[in-house]
Amino acid sequence: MLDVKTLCLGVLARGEASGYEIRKEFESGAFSHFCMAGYGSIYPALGRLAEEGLVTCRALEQDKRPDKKLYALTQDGCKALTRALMALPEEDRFRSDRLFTLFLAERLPVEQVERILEAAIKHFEQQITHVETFIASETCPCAKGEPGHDFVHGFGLAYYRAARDYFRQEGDALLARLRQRQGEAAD
Amino acid sequence: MLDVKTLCLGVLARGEASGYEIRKEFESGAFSHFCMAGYGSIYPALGRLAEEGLVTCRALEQDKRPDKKLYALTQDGCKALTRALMALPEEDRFRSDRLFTLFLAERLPVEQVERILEAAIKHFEQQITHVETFIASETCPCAKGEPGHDFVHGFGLAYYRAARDYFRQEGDALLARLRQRQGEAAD
DNA sequence: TAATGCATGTAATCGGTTACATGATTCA
DNA sequence: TGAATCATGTAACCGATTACATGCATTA
Repeated sequence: MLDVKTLCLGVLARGEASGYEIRKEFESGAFSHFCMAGYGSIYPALGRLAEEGLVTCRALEQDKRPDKKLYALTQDGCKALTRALMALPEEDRFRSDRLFTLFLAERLPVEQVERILEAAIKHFEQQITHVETFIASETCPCAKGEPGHDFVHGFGLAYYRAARDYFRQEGDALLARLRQRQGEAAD
Repeated sequence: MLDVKTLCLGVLARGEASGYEIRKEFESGAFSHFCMAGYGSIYPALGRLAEEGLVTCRALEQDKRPDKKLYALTQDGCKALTRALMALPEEDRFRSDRLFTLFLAERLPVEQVERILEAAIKHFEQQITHVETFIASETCPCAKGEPGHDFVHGFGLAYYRAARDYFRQEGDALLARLRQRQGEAAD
Protein backbone atom coordinates (compact mmCIF):
# COMPACT_ATOMS: atom_id res chain seq x y z
CA MET A 1 0.00 0.00 0.00
CA LEU A 2 1.25 3.43 -0.93
CA ASP A 3 2.34 5.37 2.13
CA VAL A 4 1.51 8.94 3.04
CA LYS A 5 4.88 10.15 1.79
CA THR A 6 4.05 8.96 -1.71
CA LEU A 7 0.55 10.41 -1.52
CA CYS A 8 2.07 13.78 -0.65
CA LEU A 9 4.48 13.57 -3.58
CA GLY A 10 1.48 12.86 -5.78
CA VAL A 11 -0.33 15.97 -4.64
CA LEU A 12 2.82 18.08 -4.99
CA ALA A 13 3.23 16.81 -8.54
CA ARG A 14 0.39 19.18 -9.42
CA GLY A 15 2.16 22.15 -7.85
CA GLU A 16 3.41 23.73 -4.65
CA ALA A 17 1.25 23.20 -1.57
CA SER A 18 1.24 23.40 2.21
CA GLY A 19 0.45 20.55 4.56
CA TYR A 20 -2.92 22.07 5.21
CA GLU A 21 -3.70 22.28 1.52
CA ILE A 22 -2.61 18.70 0.93
CA ARG A 23 -4.98 17.62 3.63
CA LYS A 24 -7.79 19.50 1.88
CA GLU A 25 -7.06 17.71 -1.35
CA PHE A 26 -7.60 14.40 0.45
CA GLU A 27 -10.61 15.62 2.38
CA SER A 28 -12.62 17.28 -0.36
CA GLY A 29 -10.38 18.00 -3.34
CA ALA A 30 -9.31 16.13 -6.42
CA PHE A 31 -7.98 13.16 -4.46
CA SER A 32 -10.94 12.78 -2.16
CA HIS A 33 -12.55 9.58 -3.46
CA PHE A 34 -9.46 7.43 -3.35
CA CYS A 35 -7.15 8.87 -0.66
CA MET A 36 -7.25 9.86 2.98
CA ALA A 37 -4.69 11.05 5.51
CA GLY A 38 -4.78 13.31 8.56
CA TYR A 39 -2.44 16.04 9.74
CA GLY A 40 -0.80 13.59 12.11
CA SER A 41 0.61 11.68 9.17
CA ILE A 42 0.99 14.46 6.59
CA TYR A 43 3.21 16.83 8.60
CA PRO A 44 5.71 14.17 9.68
CA ALA A 45 5.74 12.81 6.11
CA LEU A 46 6.55 16.26 4.73
CA GLY A 47 9.34 16.62 7.28
CA ARG A 48 10.93 13.34 6.28
CA LEU A 49 10.53 14.14 2.60
CA ALA A 50 12.41 17.41 3.13
CA GLU A 51 15.19 15.62 5.05
CA GLU A 52 15.55 13.19 2.18
CA GLY A 53 15.75 16.01 -0.33
CA LEU A 54 12.63 14.96 -2.20
CA VAL A 55 10.88 18.26 -1.55
CA THR A 56 11.93 21.82 -0.81
CA CYS A 57 10.21 24.03 1.68
CA ARG A 58 9.75 27.79 1.68
CA ALA A 59 7.94 29.90 4.24
CA LEU A 60 5.26 32.25 3.03
CA GLU A 61 4.16 35.13 5.21
CA GLN A 62 0.52 36.07 4.93
CA ASP A 63 -1.37 38.82 6.64
CA LYS A 64 -4.66 38.21 8.38
CA ARG A 65 -3.85 34.55 8.58
CA PRO A 66 -1.07 32.28 9.80
CA ASP A 67 2.10 31.89 7.78
CA LYS A 68 2.38 28.75 5.77
CA LYS A 69 5.11 26.53 4.48
CA LEU A 70 4.96 25.71 0.83
CA TYR A 71 6.47 22.45 -0.28
CA ALA A 72 7.56 21.67 -3.82
CA LEU A 73 8.94 18.60 -5.58
CA THR A 74 12.64 18.43 -6.35
CA GLN A 75 14.01 16.45 -9.28
CA ASP A 76 14.78 13.59 -6.92
CA GLY A 77 11.24 13.79 -5.58
CA CYS A 78 9.92 13.62 -9.10
CA LYS A 79 11.93 10.49 -9.79
CA ALA A 80 10.93 8.91 -6.49
CA LEU A 81 7.27 9.48 -7.31
CA THR A 82 7.59 7.91 -10.75
CA ARG A 83 9.47 4.98 -9.25
CA ALA A 84 6.70 4.39 -6.71
CA LEU A 85 4.08 4.67 -9.43
CA MET A 86 5.88 2.22 -11.72
CA ALA A 87 5.12 -0.73 -9.46
CA LEU A 88 1.91 -2.46 -10.53
CA PRO A 89 -0.57 -1.19 -7.94
CA GLU A 90 -1.76 -3.66 -5.32
CA GLU A 91 -5.33 -4.81 -5.50
CA ASP A 92 -7.62 -2.63 -3.44
CA ARG A 93 -8.98 -4.99 -0.80
CA PHE A 94 -11.30 -2.55 0.74
CA ARG A 95 -13.12 -2.87 4.04
CA SER A 96 -16.61 -1.54 4.24
CA ASP A 97 -18.28 -1.17 7.59
CA ARG A 98 -21.54 -0.55 5.80
CA LEU A 99 -21.46 -3.78 3.80
CA PHE A 100 -20.35 -5.74 6.84
CA THR A 101 -23.29 -4.38 8.83
CA LEU A 102 -25.79 -4.95 6.04
CA PHE A 103 -24.48 -8.47 5.54
CA LEU A 104 -25.69 -9.19 9.06
CA ALA A 105 -28.89 -7.17 8.62
CA GLU A 106 -31.06 -9.87 10.15
CA ARG A 107 -29.53 -9.18 13.54
CA LEU A 108 -30.77 -5.59 13.50
CA PRO A 109 -34.17 -3.93 13.85
CA VAL A 110 -35.66 -3.21 10.43
CA GLU A 111 -35.81 0.51 11.26
CA GLN A 112 -32.06 0.57 11.79
CA VAL A 113 -31.48 -1.11 8.44
CA GLU A 114 -33.76 1.50 6.90
CA ARG A 115 -31.67 4.27 8.45
CA ILE A 116 -28.45 2.76 7.16
CA LEU A 117 -29.89 2.44 3.67
CA GLU A 118 -31.13 6.02 3.67
CA ALA A 119 -27.82 7.38 4.95
CA ALA A 120 -26.01 5.44 2.24
CA ILE A 121 -28.18 6.77 -0.57
CA LYS A 122 -27.85 10.30 0.75
CA HIS A 123 -24.09 9.91 0.86
CA PHE A 124 -23.90 8.56 -2.67
CA GLU A 125 -26.02 11.45 -3.93
CA GLN A 126 -23.79 13.98 -2.18
CA GLN A 127 -20.72 12.41 -3.70
CA ILE A 128 -22.28 12.51 -7.16
CA THR A 129 -23.03 16.21 -6.81
CA HIS A 130 -19.58 16.80 -5.42
CA VAL A 131 -17.77 15.09 -8.27
CA GLU A 132 -20.03 16.71 -10.87
CA THR A 133 -19.42 20.23 -9.60
CA PHE A 134 -15.77 19.37 -9.23
CA ILE A 135 -15.47 18.32 -12.85
CA ALA A 136 -17.47 21.33 -14.03
CA SER A 137 -15.53 23.97 -12.13
CA GLU A 138 -11.95 24.29 -13.26
CA THR A 139 -10.70 25.05 -9.79
CA CYS A 140 -7.22 23.99 -10.62
CA PRO A 141 -5.99 25.23 -14.01
CA CYS A 142 -3.29 22.59 -14.19
CA ALA A 143 -5.93 19.88 -14.01
CA LYS A 144 -7.60 21.05 -17.19
CA GLY A 145 -8.12 18.14 -19.48
CA GLU A 146 -5.59 15.86 -17.84
CA PRO A 147 -6.50 12.41 -19.12
CA GLY A 148 -5.76 10.67 -15.82
CA HIS A 149 -7.85 13.13 -13.87
CA ASP A 150 -10.80 12.76 -16.17
CA PHE A 151 -10.58 9.01 -16.11
CA VAL A 152 -10.51 8.78 -12.33
CA HIS A 153 -13.22 11.39 -11.78
CA GLY A 154 -15.36 9.59 -14.33
CA PHE A 155 -14.82 6.36 -12.48
CA GLY A 156 -15.89 7.95 -9.24
CA LEU A 157 -19.08 9.17 -10.86
CA ALA A 158 -19.80 5.77 -12.40
CA TYR A 159 -19.23 4.07 -9.07
CA TYR A 160 -21.41 6.39 -7.01
CA ARG A 161 -24.21 6.24 -9.56
CA ALA A 162 -24.12 2.46 -9.70
CA ALA A 163 -24.10 2.32 -5.89
CA ARG A 164 -26.99 4.75 -5.56
CA ASP A 165 -29.04 2.88 -8.13
CA TYR A 166 -28.37 -0.47 -6.50
CA PHE A 167 -29.31 0.77 -3.05
CA ARG A 168 -32.46 2.40 -4.38
CA GLN A 169 -33.60 -0.63 -6.31
CA GLU A 170 -32.55 -3.40 -3.95
CA GLY A 171 -32.90 -1.60 -0.64
CA ASP A 172 -36.67 -1.86 -0.66
CA ALA A 173 -36.48 -5.52 -1.54
CA LEU A 174 -34.14 -6.07 1.38
CA LEU A 175 -36.49 -4.33 3.80
CA ALA A 176 -39.48 -6.25 2.48
CA ARG A 177 -37.70 -9.56 2.97
CA LEU A 178 -36.59 -8.61 6.46
CA ARG A 179 -40.15 -7.61 7.43
CA GLN A 180 -41.49 -10.84 6.03
CA ARG A 181 -38.99 -12.86 8.05
CA GLN A 182 -39.84 -10.92 11.13
CA GLY A 183 -43.52 -11.69 10.55
CA GLU A 184 -42.78 -15.38 10.12
CA ALA A 185 -40.70 -15.43 13.28
CA ALA A 186 -43.59 -13.86 15.19
CA ASP A 187 -45.92 -16.67 14.17
CA MET B 1 -13.74 1.57 11.83
CA LEU B 2 -14.83 -1.85 12.98
CA ASP B 3 -11.93 -3.73 14.53
CA VAL B 4 -10.87 -7.30 13.91
CA LYS B 5 -12.58 -8.48 17.09
CA THR B 6 -15.94 -7.35 15.73
CA LEU B 7 -15.20 -8.84 12.32
CA CYS B 8 -14.53 -12.17 14.02
CA LEU B 9 -17.78 -11.96 15.95
CA GLY B 10 -19.52 -11.33 12.65
CA VAL B 11 -18.11 -14.46 11.09
CA LEU B 12 -18.88 -16.51 14.18
CA ALA B 13 -22.48 -15.30 14.05
CA ARG B 14 -22.90 -17.71 11.15
CA GLY B 15 -21.58 -20.64 13.18
CA GLU B 16 -18.57 -22.16 14.92
CA ALA B 17 -15.22 -21.62 13.23
CA SER B 18 -11.48 -21.76 13.76
CA GLY B 19 -9.07 -18.90 13.28
CA TYR B 20 -7.90 -20.48 10.07
CA GLU B 21 -11.45 -20.74 8.77
CA ILE B 22 -12.22 -17.14 9.69
CA ARG B 23 -9.21 -16.07 7.71
CA LYS B 24 -10.51 -18.03 4.73
CA GLU B 25 -13.84 -16.25 4.93
CA PHE B 26 -12.01 -12.94 4.60
CA GLU B 27 -9.64 -14.19 1.94
CA SER B 28 -12.04 -15.90 -0.42
CA GLY B 29 -15.29 -16.61 1.36
CA ALA B 30 -18.53 -14.77 1.93
CA PHE B 31 -16.81 -11.76 3.49
CA SER B 32 -14.11 -11.39 0.90
CA HIS B 33 -15.19 -8.24 -0.94
CA PHE B 34 -15.56 -6.05 2.09
CA CYS B 35 -13.23 -7.41 4.79
CA MET B 36 -9.62 -8.37 5.24
CA ALA B 37 -7.48 -9.48 8.16
CA GLY B 38 -4.44 -11.70 8.55
CA TYR B 39 -3.56 -14.37 11.10
CA GLY B 40 -1.51 -11.86 13.01
CA SER B 41 -4.63 -9.97 13.96
CA ILE B 42 -7.19 -12.77 14.00
CA TYR B 43 -5.51 -15.07 16.53
CA PRO B 44 -4.84 -12.37 19.12
CA ALA B 45 -8.39 -11.05 18.60
CA LEU B 46 -9.83 -14.51 19.26
CA GLY B 47 -7.72 -14.80 22.41
CA ARG B 48 -8.98 -11.51 23.76
CA LEU B 49 -12.55 -12.36 22.84
CA ALA B 50 -12.27 -15.59 24.84
CA GLU B 51 -10.81 -13.73 27.85
CA GLU B 52 -13.73 -11.35 27.76
CA GLY B 53 -16.20 -14.21 27.62
CA LEU B 54 -17.60 -13.22 24.24
CA VAL B 55 -16.67 -16.53 22.66
CA THR B 56 -16.06 -20.07 23.87
CA CYS B 57 -13.32 -22.28 22.57
CA ARG B 58 -13.20 -26.04 22.18
CA ALA B 59 -10.39 -28.13 20.81
CA LEU B 60 -11.17 -30.54 18.00
CA GLU B 61 -8.79 -33.38 17.28
CA GLN B 62 -8.55 -34.38 13.67
CA ASP B 63 -6.55 -37.13 12.12
CA LYS B 64 -4.36 -36.57 9.11
CA ARG B 65 -4.35 -32.87 9.84
CA PRO B 66 -3.55 -30.57 12.73
CA ASP B 67 -6.00 -30.16 15.59
CA LYS B 68 -8.07 -27.05 15.51
CA LYS B 69 -9.78 -24.79 17.99
CA LEU B 70 -13.36 -24.03 17.29
CA TYR B 71 -14.72 -20.76 18.57
CA ALA B 72 -18.40 -20.03 19.11
CA LEU B 73 -20.36 -16.95 20.16
CA THR B 74 -21.67 -16.75 23.71
CA GLN B 75 -24.80 -14.79 24.60
CA ASP B 76 -22.60 -11.88 25.65
CA GLY B 77 -20.76 -12.11 22.35
CA CYS B 78 -24.05 -12.02 20.51
CA LYS B 79 -25.06 -8.86 22.37
CA ALA B 80 -21.67 -7.25 21.83
CA LEU B 81 -21.94 -7.89 18.10
CA THR B 82 -25.40 -6.38 17.88
CA ARG B 83 -24.24 -3.39 19.91
CA ALA B 84 -21.32 -2.79 17.53
CA LEU B 85 -23.63 -3.18 14.55
CA MET B 86 -26.19 -0.72 15.96
CA ALA B 87 -23.88 2.26 15.48
CA LEU B 88 -24.48 3.92 12.13
CA PRO B 89 -21.54 2.65 10.08
CA GLU B 90 -18.81 5.15 9.26
CA GLU B 91 -18.47 6.24 5.68
CA ASP B 92 -16.07 4.08 3.76
CA ARG B 93 -13.28 6.45 2.77
CA PHE B 94 -11.39 4.00 0.73
CA ARG B 95 -7.87 4.34 -0.58
CA SER B 96 -7.14 2.97 -3.99
CA ASP B 97 -3.58 2.63 -5.14
CA ARG B 98 -4.86 1.95 -8.62
CA LEU B 99 -6.89 5.15 -8.89
CA PHE B 100 -4.07 7.18 -7.38
CA THR B 101 -1.66 5.80 -9.96
CA LEU B 102 -4.04 6.29 -12.85
CA PHE B 103 -4.78 9.83 -11.69
CA LEU B 104 -1.13 10.57 -12.38
CA ALA B 105 -1.07 8.51 -15.58
CA GLU B 106 0.74 11.20 -17.53
CA ARG B 107 3.86 10.59 -15.50
CA LEU B 108 4.06 6.98 -16.69
CA PRO B 109 4.94 5.29 -19.99
CA VAL B 110 1.80 4.50 -21.94
CA GLU B 111 2.68 0.79 -21.90
CA GLN B 112 2.65 0.79 -18.14
CA VAL B 113 -0.78 2.41 -18.07
CA GLU B 114 -1.93 -0.25 -20.51
CA ARG B 115 -0.65 -2.97 -18.18
CA ILE B 116 -2.44 -1.43 -15.20
CA LEU B 117 -5.69 -1.20 -17.15
CA GLU B 118 -5.45 -4.80 -18.32
CA ALA B 119 -4.65 -6.08 -14.84
CA ALA B 120 -7.63 -4.17 -13.48
CA ILE B 121 -10.08 -5.57 -16.02
CA LYS B 122 -8.76 -9.07 -15.44
CA HIS B 123 -9.21 -8.63 -11.72
CA PHE B 124 -12.75 -7.34 -12.06
CA GLU B 125 -13.65 -10.28 -14.30
CA GLN B 126 -12.22 -12.75 -11.82
CA GLN B 127 -14.19 -11.17 -9.02
CA ILE B 128 -17.39 -11.34 -11.06
CA THR B 129 -16.87 -15.03 -11.69
CA HIS B 130 -16.00 -15.56 -8.07
CA VAL B 131 -19.11 -13.87 -6.73
CA GLU B 132 -21.33 -15.56 -9.32
CA THR B 133 -20.12 -19.04 -8.47
CA PHE B 134 -20.28 -18.14 -4.82
CA ILE B 135 -23.92 -17.15 -5.08
CA ALA B 136 -24.77 -20.19 -7.18
CA SER B 137 -23.16 -22.78 -4.92
CA GLU B 138 -24.83 -23.10 -1.56
CA THR B 139 -21.54 -23.78 0.20
CA CYS B 140 -22.91 -22.68 3.51
CA PRO B 141 -26.43 -23.94 4.19
CA CYS B 142 -27.04 -21.24 6.80
CA ALA B 143 -26.48 -18.58 4.15
CA LYS B 144 -29.38 -19.84 2.07
CA GLY B 145 -31.57 -16.95 1.16
CA GLU B 146 -30.37 -14.62 3.90
CA PRO B 147 -31.54 -11.19 2.78
CA GLY B 148 -28.42 -9.40 3.98
CA HIS B 149 -26.13 -11.87 2.24
CA ASP B 150 -27.98 -11.57 -1.04
CA PHE B 151 -28.01 -7.79 -0.86
CA VAL B 152 -24.28 -7.52 -0.24
CA HIS B 153 -23.30 -10.14 -2.80
CA GLY B 154 -25.53 -8.42 -5.32
CA PHE B 155 -23.83 -5.15 -4.56
CA GLY B 156 -20.43 -6.72 -5.11
CA LEU B 157 -21.56 -7.99 -8.49
CA ALA B 158 -23.02 -4.63 -9.49
CA TYR B 159 -19.82 -2.87 -8.47
CA TYR B 160 -17.44 -5.19 -10.28
CA ARG B 161 -19.56 -5.11 -13.43
CA ALA B 162 -19.76 -1.33 -13.42
CA ALA B 163 -16.00 -1.13 -12.84
CA ARG B 164 -15.21 -3.59 -15.62
CA ASP B 165 -17.48 -1.80 -18.06
CA TYR B 166 -16.01 1.58 -17.20
CA PHE B 167 -12.44 0.39 -17.60
CA ARG B 168 -13.26 -1.31 -20.90
CA GLN B 169 -15.04 1.69 -22.34
CA GLU B 170 -12.91 4.51 -21.01
CA GLY B 171 -9.56 2.74 -20.83
CA ASP B 172 -9.02 2.96 -24.57
CA ALA B 173 -9.97 6.62 -24.56
CA LEU B 174 -7.43 7.24 -21.82
CA LEU B 175 -4.67 5.50 -23.76
CA ALA B 176 -5.55 7.36 -26.94
CA ARG B 177 -5.37 10.70 -25.17
CA LEU B 178 -2.06 9.81 -23.54
CA ARG B 179 -0.57 8.79 -26.89
CA GLN B 180 -1.80 11.99 -28.48
CA ARG B 181 -0.19 14.05 -25.73
CA GLN B 182 3.02 12.15 -26.10
CA GLY B 183 2.97 12.86 -29.81
CA GLU B 184 2.38 16.55 -29.23
CA ALA B 185 5.21 16.69 -26.68
CA ALA B 186 7.53 15.09 -29.23
CA ASP B 187 6.86 17.85 -31.76
C1' DT C 1 10.69 -33.45 -4.36
C1' DA C 2 8.79 -29.17 -4.23
C1' DA C 3 4.86 -26.63 -3.41
C1' DT C 4 0.43 -26.07 -1.44
C1' DG C 5 -3.03 -26.59 2.14
C1' DC C 6 -4.09 -27.33 6.88
C1' DA C 7 -3.35 -25.30 11.45
C1' DT C 8 -1.67 -22.15 15.46
C1' DG C 9 0.72 -18.86 17.36
C1' DT C 10 4.44 -14.95 18.87
C1' DA C 11 7.39 -10.88 18.50
C1' DA C 12 9.08 -6.90 16.46
C1' DT C 13 8.22 -3.25 13.96
C1' DC C 14 5.93 0.31 11.75
C1' DG C 15 2.72 3.50 10.62
C1' DG C 16 -1.29 6.00 11.44
C1' DT C 17 -4.98 7.91 14.25
C1' DT C 18 -6.21 10.63 18.22
C1' DA C 19 -5.65 13.92 21.32
C1' DC C 20 -3.23 17.77 22.75
C1' DA C 21 -1.40 22.59 22.19
C1' DT C 22 -1.86 27.33 20.18
C1' DG C 23 -3.91 31.40 18.13
C1' DA C 24 -5.78 34.88 14.85
C1' DT C 25 -9.76 35.94 11.76
C1' DT C 26 -14.22 35.73 9.87
C1' DC C 27 -18.95 34.61 9.60
C1' DA C 28 -23.52 33.62 11.52
C1' DT D 1 -20.53 34.91 21.34
C1' DG D 2 -19.68 30.70 19.45
C1' DA D 3 -18.28 28.08 15.60
C1' DA D 4 -15.66 27.43 11.60
C1' DT D 5 -11.49 28.29 8.73
C1' DC D 6 -6.76 28.92 8.40
C1' DA D 7 -2.31 26.96 9.93
C1' DT D 8 1.45 23.90 12.14
C1' DG D 9 3.07 20.69 14.82
C1' DT D 10 4.10 16.82 18.77
C1' DA D 11 3.40 12.76 21.67
C1' DA D 12 1.19 8.77 23.09
C1' DC D 13 -1.10 5.05 22.00
C1' DC D 14 -2.97 1.40 19.44
C1' DG D 15 -3.51 -1.82 16.15
C1' DA D 16 -2.18 -4.21 12.23
C1' DT D 17 1.18 -6.15 9.10
C1' DT D 18 5.36 -8.83 8.62
C1' DA D 19 8.39 -12.10 9.61
C1' DC D 20 9.45 -15.93 12.23
C1' DA D 21 8.67 -20.72 14.03
C1' DT D 22 6.76 -25.52 13.45
C1' DG D 23 5.09 -29.66 11.20
C1' DC D 24 2.25 -33.18 8.80
C1' DA D 25 -0.39 -34.62 4.50
C1' DT D 26 -1.46 -34.28 -0.06
C1' DT D 27 -0.87 -33.15 -4.83
C1' DA D 28 1.64 -32.12 -9.00
